[in-house]
Amino acid sequence: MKKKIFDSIKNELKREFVLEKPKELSFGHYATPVAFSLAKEFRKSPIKIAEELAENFEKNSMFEEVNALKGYLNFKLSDAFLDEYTTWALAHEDEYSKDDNSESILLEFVSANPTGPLHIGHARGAVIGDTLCRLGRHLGYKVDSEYYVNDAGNQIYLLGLSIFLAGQEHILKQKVDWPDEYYRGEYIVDLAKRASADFNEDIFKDKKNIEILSDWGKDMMLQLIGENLKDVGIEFDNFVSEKSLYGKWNESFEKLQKNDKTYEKDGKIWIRSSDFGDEKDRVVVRDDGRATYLAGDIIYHDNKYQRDYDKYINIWGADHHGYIARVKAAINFLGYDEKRLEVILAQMVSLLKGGEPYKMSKRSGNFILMSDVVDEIGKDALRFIFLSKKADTHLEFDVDSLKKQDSTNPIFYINYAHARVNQIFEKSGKKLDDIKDIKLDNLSQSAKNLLFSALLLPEVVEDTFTSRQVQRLSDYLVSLASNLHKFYNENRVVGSENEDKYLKIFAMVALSIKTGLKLMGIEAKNKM
RNA sequence: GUCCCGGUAGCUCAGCAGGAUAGAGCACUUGAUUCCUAAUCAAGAGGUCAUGAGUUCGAAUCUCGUCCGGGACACCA
Repeated sequence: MKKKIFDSIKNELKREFVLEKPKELSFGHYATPVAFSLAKEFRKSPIKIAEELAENFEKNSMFEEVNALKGYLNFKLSDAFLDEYTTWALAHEDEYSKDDNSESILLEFVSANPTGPLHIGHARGAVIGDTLCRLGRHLGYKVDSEYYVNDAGNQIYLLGLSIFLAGQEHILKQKVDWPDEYYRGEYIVDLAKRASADFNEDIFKDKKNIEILSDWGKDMMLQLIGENLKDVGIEFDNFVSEKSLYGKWNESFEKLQKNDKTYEKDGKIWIRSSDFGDEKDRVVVRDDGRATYLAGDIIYHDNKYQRDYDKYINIWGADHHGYIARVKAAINFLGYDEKRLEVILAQMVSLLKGGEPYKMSKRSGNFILMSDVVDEIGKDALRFIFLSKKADTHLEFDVDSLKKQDSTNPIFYINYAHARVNQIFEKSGKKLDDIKDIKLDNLSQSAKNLLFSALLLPEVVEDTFTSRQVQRLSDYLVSLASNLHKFYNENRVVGSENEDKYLKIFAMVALSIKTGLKLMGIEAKNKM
């Protein structure tokens, strides 16, 4: 809708301008401050310029009114235009708010170590990533979602060791000297029990079996993580194993070497990341020949760029921010355009329960499981809370307050609006087909405002995705629901002379809510 | 010490490619059910937009400094 309007105005003004929302809807549906920027050029007051522009603006059927106010040029859309668009949308539910972008995007997110279940911090990146994926696809982008599995390195050994020791303690009933670093938490004991059943308890007798337990434990954890994700409606297109890429190290290394971006010192191989914005050079191969984590990421990004997407988006935890510079440096050194990689950092999540702060630490086993929170407040509320705040602010919320299934829970409020529309249709005994071709004319101001707010979904979706600001969609849905509730309270629908018109507007509101929620991974409810 | 994110109503947060009178939800006060679900709505109260300066027609928004909070600064992943 906005695009059409933009083009139409541009056609008339014949110059660049900014199209925005007026402060108040009563001014108009859209507005432009273009007169302010013209003031200098024409050496006239913006107020005068706006008046002249408004006067000379050639009307078409799209606009009911074009007026000037305090230097702004305001546009009011006509009933006929809104009606035409609504009729089309209701008849083409599947196409509504879609777009035809064609860029390909590789979206990597979660990528949590397969050494334990997902905790609440992972959930934020997971939900945001999944939603961007849904939004992108809706807008026509070719989005592939990917999970990078860190299945090599010390943490996998530690997982095996932890299971091994837990087996000695809980199955073999031996006294165990726990090292400084190991994975705590009940799930390790559960894994030991499971291992004792899958293999047998002898596996805990020989240290040589730690490696077997590492590999087995990693697979079990991946499976568990997959279930955790599925429980909040997330499925990945690809899982890429760090270990499986190690064979390609020589290939990536040769590229770096050819560009003279590595060197040897103290028996180690370093990458010249300080040449490209990093604080200092980094070790990629240790003196004992083992690759570092960064080496793994270099191979992985080489692999990503070989697959040739137009854009790469990584969603990382905020604790990875120092890592961006070195990965971008490596990408550049490999001969690729590092600007095609965009990193979104998801800030910390602090969880409260009854006002008491929780502290999370994966190592200690003292973290809050995502699945526990899902059990408490449900997947929809969890998704909504993460989607209602922008990614780069620290988020604090109290589990207890989200447990409530009442008006303090915004997802409830939105669903109620959707259910309300459904309810009214039932009461009226009419179906969508009965009213979708009704002509919307002579609408009251409030009816027109409601319809207009419902029709904003496409531009909100577009804006939400391109800005990667997921909270814009949820904010919009709350305000749309609010508009519906308000209208409902002020106007009788069933049995009124405007029944059919109002039903059509309500159907449009419901369609926008349903579509918006779906993009957030939430199913709209028809009954509360 | 360096880097990243933040500081807006009592609380949780929007707004920030400069623009019209700074918003929402929660909490608080008051009111609205003979009538489509009151799981809702309306009204009220609540602000030196951390702070100082700069940029200009115009700053919560951009620039610089200061203060406060959180995080990161591995040959761990």
